[in-house]
Amino acid sequence: MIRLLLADDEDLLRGALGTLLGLEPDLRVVGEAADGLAAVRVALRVRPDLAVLDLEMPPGDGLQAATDIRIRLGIPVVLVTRHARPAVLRRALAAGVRGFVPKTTPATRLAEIIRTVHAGRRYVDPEIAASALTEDDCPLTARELEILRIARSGVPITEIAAAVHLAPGTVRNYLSAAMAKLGAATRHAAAHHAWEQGWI
Amino acid sequence: MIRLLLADDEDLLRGALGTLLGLEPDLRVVGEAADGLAAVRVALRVRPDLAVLDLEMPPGDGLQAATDIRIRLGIPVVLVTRHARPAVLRRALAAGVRGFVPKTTPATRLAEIIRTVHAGRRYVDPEIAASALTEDDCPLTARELEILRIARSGVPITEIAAAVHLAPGTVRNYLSAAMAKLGAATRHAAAHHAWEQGWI
DNA sequence: CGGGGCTGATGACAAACGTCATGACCTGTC
DNA sequence: GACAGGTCATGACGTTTGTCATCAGCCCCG
Repeated sequence: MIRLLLADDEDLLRGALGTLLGLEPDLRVVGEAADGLAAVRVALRVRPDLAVLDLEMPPGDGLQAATDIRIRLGIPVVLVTRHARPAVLRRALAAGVRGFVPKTTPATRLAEIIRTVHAGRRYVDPEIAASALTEDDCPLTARELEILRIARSGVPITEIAAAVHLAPGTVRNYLSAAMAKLGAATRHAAAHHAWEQGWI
Repeated sequence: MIRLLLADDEDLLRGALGTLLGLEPDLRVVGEAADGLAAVRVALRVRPDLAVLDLEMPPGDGLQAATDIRIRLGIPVVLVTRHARPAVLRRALAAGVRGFVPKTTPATRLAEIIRTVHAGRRYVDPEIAASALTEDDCPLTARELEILRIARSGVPITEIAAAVHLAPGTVRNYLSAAMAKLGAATRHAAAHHAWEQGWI
């Protein structure tokens, strides 16, 4: 019997998935959570054998929750995500995640994947894995990404500068570099592109 | 027996929901689709009694599919959405949708909601409905919204102008008006805000 | 130890952007 | 029929932004 923790901010999916997995004779959902922080809290209380986490569940992202759960409980984590890009997969694997599943995966396959991961093996969506091997890696530096992340909300450069404690001119330079690397005409287009690639 | 069409681009949710609803004695899922166009096609073939559609399923949005299905089959439609904002609800109701359910609804409630709608009544998430009555309506004109929609991807004004066949100066005027109405410092911030409100 | 890359900053310059005033036309409404 | 409001355009203006050159400190790797 594999005891599961299920975390997703969409009650609809979490509930339906809970029912579906509960129908399997060897699976049992012993805990649920609607955000990353709650997931860690519940995990510490119910001590599941495996955690299935959504990547996007504000407040507190799933990746942080996955890291916390892995370190504090030492159990395998399966990440489920809508925004399945190679860069996201890389970050997930770096965080020690054992399973990576896009939400376009047939529901019937999830149980097998959980068993696979529980048996000590890994599971990575083959489609994403293939992309990760061929697609370009992120050419941006940490600073450039940080500034792009802030630029994404559309605030002017002076505000970005204030947020990261830099001179406005410096911010413009980083943005200019990022735009050049991404071939974007404006910093907003660059931020948009970086987000679509999963880099920020 | 209520015969259902289920459409959602996330196979995980669609599959799990299908199983869950199939457990109800009076419900049966007779068709599934992963995007708006397919939903209409399948609906015409299987002739369900009711359609449950996700709002966001590229390509082809769920609202268009809902309108098509309502007009061509005359059956009630329940819209399910992650991005549940008052403006979205208004558009959905205007399209003749009979049920409006955010994805944060407990999965166990969906079956009742389907029965309610099938019985000829309406169901609107009370939380969103309350917001729709109190929150400000969109102050932007159709043109402003159209231009903001394009501006969202971060392209320069000249490109926006080309896309809508307008002079660049005119585009700037609309953007300026939109920014003033929304209290945004840049057109990107305005576009961001408008999107968060569900206006575009 | 010297190059190369990231970080942080400055100044100058051209282009893009946001603001404002102004005018034209069309469509509803009082 | 006057009036208000949306659409479309132009020109002028000052500001913001993107580009480029240049410099300094830092760290890592060969």
